[in-house]
Amino acid sequence: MAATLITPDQCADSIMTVVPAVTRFLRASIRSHGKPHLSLSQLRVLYFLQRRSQSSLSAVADYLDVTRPTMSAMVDRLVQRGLVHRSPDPSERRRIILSLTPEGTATMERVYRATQQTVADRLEALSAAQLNQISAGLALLSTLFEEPHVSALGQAHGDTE
Amino acid sequence: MAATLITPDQCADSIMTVVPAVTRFLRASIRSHGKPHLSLSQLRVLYFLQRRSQSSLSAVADYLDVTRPTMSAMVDRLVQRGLVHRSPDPSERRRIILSLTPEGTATMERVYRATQQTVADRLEALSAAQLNQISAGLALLSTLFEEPHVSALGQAHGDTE
DNA sequence: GTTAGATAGTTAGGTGAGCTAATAGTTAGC
DNA sequence: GCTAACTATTAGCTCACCTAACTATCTAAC
Repeated sequence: MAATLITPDQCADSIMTVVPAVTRFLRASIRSHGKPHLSLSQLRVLYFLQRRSQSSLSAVADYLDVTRPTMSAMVDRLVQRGLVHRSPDPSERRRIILSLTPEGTATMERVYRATQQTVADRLEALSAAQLNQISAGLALLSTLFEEPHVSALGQAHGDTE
Repeated sequence: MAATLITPDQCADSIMTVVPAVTRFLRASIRSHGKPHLSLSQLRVLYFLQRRSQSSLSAVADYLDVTRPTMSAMVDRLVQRGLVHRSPDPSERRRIILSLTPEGTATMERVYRATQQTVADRLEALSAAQLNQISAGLALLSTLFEEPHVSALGQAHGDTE
């Protein structure tokens, strides 16, 4: 409708404005739903671990694009809360294997679904065409800005094809 | 075309995946361009102050959707770096007036433009139609997830020259 | 006018995400 | 066997967030 000609600069401008706003919304949603408060980053770690269980710390760090020390500290907190389990890898003894505890799985699913629902509630107001418009835009952004190896997360929402 | 039927849940899923990825990209871009390193949040504060100069601390906090103590600490850092100036409001003596210093304006514009350019570079690969698709999606997200008062930032991308 | 309530900003104290640099242990290459 | 590369951790830092509590100021009500 208002789709006049857009320059990359203007589009970049929009990205820089909208993305932080949505980030704040996501953070607030997660906070309001988690009884043991999860951060957005923690949720992403748990979400990743659910589908790539037995990952090494480095693998998770690479996927989420943070340094290993950062991930090490994050895992510390998650282990301390009983959501993640660290175990040694027998074949590679410098590596650790990360996996979700049952509680970690439950917490992750609960918070993820609740957050997803909060976001979906906002989207309810839209028409199917508008939903598709958002979805198409996000898909493009995904190809442009996601780290290549992160695409597994991006693909993961499409098992209903 | 590839726009099959999308459920709100799937769309929410995409949002939760893509938005953090783009956030990371923005953060990395800003970091790489600022000589005095600015954070994404700091850039947003400076960006806002440029077009709403003489704002009070609360006004900025409300716009960026953070608490006053958080904004107070952020302003502390920006003042310490000589980018922002705190002055008393003569008519309301409990209020402070925030404004960019010349250096603050210069730093903001440099970092903002460089970041915008980095983002725009990625967007160059797209067709006009794809650009419009992203733009349209972002516009919708903006109406859904931005705080009402923040819309001024969203409108603001067309005033250079 | 004084007193009660709201409002603006700060301070104190905490959690968590992020970084770099340096370290210990492990594996692999030569 | 020695070195080089890799995995994870520790230490030390900055910054973005939060809540609770405090000061100062303004407003309104009595």
